[in-house]
Amino acid sequence: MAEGTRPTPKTGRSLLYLTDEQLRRGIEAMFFAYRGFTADPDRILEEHGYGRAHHRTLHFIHRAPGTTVNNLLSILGVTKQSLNRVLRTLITDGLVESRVGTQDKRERHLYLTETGSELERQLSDAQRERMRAAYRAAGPEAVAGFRQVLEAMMDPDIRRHFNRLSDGGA
Amino acid sequence: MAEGTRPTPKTGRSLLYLTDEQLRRGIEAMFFAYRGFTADPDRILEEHGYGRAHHRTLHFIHRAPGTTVNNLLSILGVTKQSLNRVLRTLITDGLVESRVGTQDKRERHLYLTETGSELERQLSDAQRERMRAAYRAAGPEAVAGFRQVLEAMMDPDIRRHFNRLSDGGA
DNA sequence: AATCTTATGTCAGCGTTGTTGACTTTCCAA
DNA sequence: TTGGAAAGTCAACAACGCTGACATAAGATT
Repeated sequence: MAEGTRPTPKTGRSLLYLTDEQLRRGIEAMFFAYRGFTADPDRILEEHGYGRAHHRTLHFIHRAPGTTVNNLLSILGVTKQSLNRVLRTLITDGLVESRVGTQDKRERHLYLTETGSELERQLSDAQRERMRAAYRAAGPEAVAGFRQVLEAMMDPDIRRHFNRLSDGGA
Repeated sequence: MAEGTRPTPKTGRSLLYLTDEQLRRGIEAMFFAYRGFTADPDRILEEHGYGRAHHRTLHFIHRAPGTTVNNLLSILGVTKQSLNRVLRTLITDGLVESRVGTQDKRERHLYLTETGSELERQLSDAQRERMRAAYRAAGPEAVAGFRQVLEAMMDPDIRRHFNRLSDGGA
């Protein structure tokens, strides 16, 4: 893992796409693309005095209405204190509603209000538009490859989450 | 841009990959994959008391030794105050060397020291390993698509940066 | 020579968002 | 009834963005 520069691979089949140089390009592409990916929502969030954490929270509550705080925690991968701060402002501002669980009254089930749905839609419209343009420019086969590489890059636990979410929403 | 749910496209050719649902999956994939993408370097950085900003700085100085502060600023897209804070700690800790320009003495040219190169290598080895595994799992064609979509997702200015960097390092 | 501009560095202060630690309340379940 | 899980809160801190203000050096222009 630290043997320095890797020359042209010795394998028969072309493994050019696995050279350090190609990998470095992929890394930089990921870095720059993520900036574009978040740029549009960031602008909208700024107008409302919110940050990316608020966006993520709205997104996943929209995705799974009625989800519990604990569930949200494991998806977002942050501490409850961190999530709670964001969640509190969203509840105070009337974008998210927290309902005590009927079966387990310790749990809080989270829902977007009208206002919350409105902002979520604004944010996801902007982000989807960027994604749509990229998808259209690259074409369906590129998109399939894009998805495959991204999925392979996730941590296994997260990949399970991801696939569970994808199945649920299909 | 706010017309609600988008049903099956009416076009003859399959544009299934452009449905809101597919786009949402792409968005979530991007989010989760970026977490994986940064996870390994983050662990290493933590041991040294550094953060992602330090990683990015080391990366781009490694990429373009002798680069100026201003150039770095435009690549990283942060303010000089923000970069300066990071750069100062790296210089103080002996990972980066700052040399006054020979032609234009206002400029500072930045270089990695031995120690700086060592950490940079550690970080990029870890990140490349993750990227390599993902590339290998997905295959060359998927990788090509991955790169195409990422590039299309960047802001145009950034894309120019990216292509300039890629050309220089080829 | 005087002035404008550019490149850089620095200080102070602030905001978002992550962290740990400690503590409380509620309430299911053994 | 007691243990522990779920949720919430308070305090403190760190990383890393930001703005504004100011200083210095030096190239560029008038």
